Amino acid sequence: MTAHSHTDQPALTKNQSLVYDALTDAKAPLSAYAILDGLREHGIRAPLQVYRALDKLLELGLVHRLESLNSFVACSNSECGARETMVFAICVKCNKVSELADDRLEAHLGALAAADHFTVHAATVELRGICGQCRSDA
Amino acid sequence: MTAHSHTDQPALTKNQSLVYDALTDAKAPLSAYAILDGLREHGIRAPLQVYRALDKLLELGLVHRLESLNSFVACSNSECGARETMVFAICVKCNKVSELADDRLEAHLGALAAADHFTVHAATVELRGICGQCRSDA
DNA sequence: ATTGCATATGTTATGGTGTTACACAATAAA
DNA sequence: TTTATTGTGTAACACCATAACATATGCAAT
Ligand SMILES: [Zn+2]
Ligand SMILES: [Zn+2]
Ligand SMILES: [Zn+2]
Ligand SMILES: [Zn+2]
Repeated sequence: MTAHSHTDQPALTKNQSLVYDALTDAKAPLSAYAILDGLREHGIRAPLQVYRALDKLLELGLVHRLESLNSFVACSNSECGARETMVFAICVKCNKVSELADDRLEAHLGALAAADHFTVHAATVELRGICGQCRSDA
Repeated sequence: MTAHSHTDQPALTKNQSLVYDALTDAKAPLSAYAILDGLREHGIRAPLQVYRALDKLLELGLVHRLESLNSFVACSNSECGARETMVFAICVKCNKVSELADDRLEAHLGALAAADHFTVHAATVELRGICGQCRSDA
């Protein structure tokens, strides 16, 4: 598996920028169709225009897909490029997502899998719970 | 979050048994629609019949949903009832899934989240890679 | 037995998510 | 200019999941 660096990215195309900006402006994960709806006034009319932009942004490591939500977020952790496995903490109350890094998690999961003779290529780790802000408010 | 025991389950209904048996017989995760197709000869005709059975089986802890595949597997680990977080190792070559338990993983993820003032209620951990059998075959 | 309640079922229609196929445009080598 | 690569636009389709409504079944408590 290859870790990607966020430096020296090629300039994004128009559609890619529109989608990326939509995600960076959002305070919560967006589905592809939510992105589509938000960009209709900017000329985006079909799902494929969004999905193609997302594919590229995912490949560049600029956005991530949250499997448990069928949604996407902009990368928000500078350590992300140096790691293979990031953890997403999803608040069920306000829908905010924190992208967390952990030095030992990858080794931990790799060792667990190795005990079953399994070689890990990629990991999805998504936590559901309550964020600090929402816990304070409660 | 509540851990469930697999003992003393209520008897499954007809549809629940059909769906559960389909999953236990399968060698790989099944989508709801794949289950539906396999059960048409047994009188299952609509997606809801499958989804309702799956909801109950999920609640009983007899099956699990794999978020990254939009698919379902029968529980295959006896330690599952005693834990909140299980790990699914999905072979990208043969599609087999191993359900792994780890005593320390839950604490590990909890601590990582706590550093961000996040309280974990549930975790999704899905690994993609190559199983031992497929590695031997290669 | 009758009533009442909770759970399960059957069916239709609808909505949300993601891809295939094909045509065309822009960009960058060669 | 020719060629190859990448990006774009559109329509149609396939897959995943739920809403709404009607009916049936099992199991109390009277
Ligand atoms: Zn990231
Ligand atoms: Zn929150
Ligand atoms: Zn299990
Ligand atoms: Zn395999």
